[in-house]
Amino acid sequence: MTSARPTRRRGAALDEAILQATIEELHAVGFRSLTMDAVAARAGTAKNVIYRRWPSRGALCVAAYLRMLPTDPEDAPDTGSVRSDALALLQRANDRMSTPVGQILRELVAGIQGEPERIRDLREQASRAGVAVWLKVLARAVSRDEVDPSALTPRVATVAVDLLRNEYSLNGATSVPNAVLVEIVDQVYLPLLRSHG
Amino acid sequence: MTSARPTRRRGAALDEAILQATIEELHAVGFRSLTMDAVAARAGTAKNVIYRRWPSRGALCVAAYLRMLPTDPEDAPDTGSVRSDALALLQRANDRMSTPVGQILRELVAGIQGEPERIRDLREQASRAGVAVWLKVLARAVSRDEVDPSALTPRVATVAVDLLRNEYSLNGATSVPNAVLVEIVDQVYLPLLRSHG
DNA sequence: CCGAGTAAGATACTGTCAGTAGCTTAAACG
DNA sequence: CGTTTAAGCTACTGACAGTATCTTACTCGG
Repeated sequence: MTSARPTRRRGAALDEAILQATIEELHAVGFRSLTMDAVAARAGTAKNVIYRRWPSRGALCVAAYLRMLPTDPEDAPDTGSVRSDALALLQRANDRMSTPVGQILRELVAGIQGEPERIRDLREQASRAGVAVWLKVLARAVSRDEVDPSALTPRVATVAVDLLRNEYSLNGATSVPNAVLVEIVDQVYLPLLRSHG
Repeated sequence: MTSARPTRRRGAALDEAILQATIEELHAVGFRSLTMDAVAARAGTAKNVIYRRWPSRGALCVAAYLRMLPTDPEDAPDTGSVRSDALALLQRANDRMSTPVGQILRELVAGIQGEPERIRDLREQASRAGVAVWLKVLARAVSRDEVDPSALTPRVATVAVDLLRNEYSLNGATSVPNAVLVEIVDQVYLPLLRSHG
């Protein structure tokens, strides 16, 4: 790919090519093993060109990661009961986290400690949308009189997925079994909701 | 320290000196910035001597970290109500996590991804005792008829501290404000316990 | 159409650090 | 007292982030 490039790319086009190469490289080897040389080679450019645009390996990879996320807001499940709605959301989250992309996110979070700038970049995207979906599911449950309005706080709404995230941070890499999701919902989330009101 | 050592240390004595030097170095610069050269220098020995004992930087630091933890089982608070017991435990956990040692633990967890061996070493210690304390507090609450026995499961018992851990994994380094602890207890933990029974 | 400025591209370098290798020498042990 | 083991020393390798320098292509204003 390095050979025989017709024209010399500039500006946004080059930005794009580098981010694309970074995404491919992240998928191929993950963040931990990603090297700037490899990205430069894949993009058919040189390292210093990359450093003119992003200050560090972490910054580049966070930018690339954010670029690979779906931009359209996710739809909240509407199955008719909080239990199955919550389970559906939790399973979706679990699927995402056990995906290669989920793995990349965890490597990224682990790897950019000490770059608070990057952490902020990541966090604002990471699950701001997530809160909304849970609140939406709860709002419907409230309108069904399944749940008391006092449960409509971010803290309460996201308890289930917060606990799931905790499982991942303890266990490292592997996927969380479905039984654990059910446990979280039946032993914690539903009892908690029931007690509100 | 390297100069004028009377005798050449061997076996357990040398192990001990290296671990001690590692602990000091962890306190001084943290895991991320800890170098094997620095440990060797501080211990007054050579790098290959260390590598004869521990296979990697991660392994050495995990061993040193485990060595610096208190070994005596922690006492469960007994204030007369679940609320203040839980708050006390949560504050204690928060204090520990915002300590330099807590910071070291987080750097360690972040840094040894990809060494599952080490993760296992860490995890078995990390909070096995923690579960017991929460169960103990809950058991007392049960005997006071504050809480139903069905809440006496690890999953339910540790919800509060699991949520706290989640705060840390999102926020990176800083300490969690007390208001958040109170929120976790009052909005989540107590309602959850109340609903059991 | 042309010349100045800008940024891409190529290459080579620095500095840091994990982990390794080989030798010398002190000490433990029979 | 001689053999074996491991400590201590020094130097090396290889990987990689980040930097510097120079050449060369493209852009754009005039």
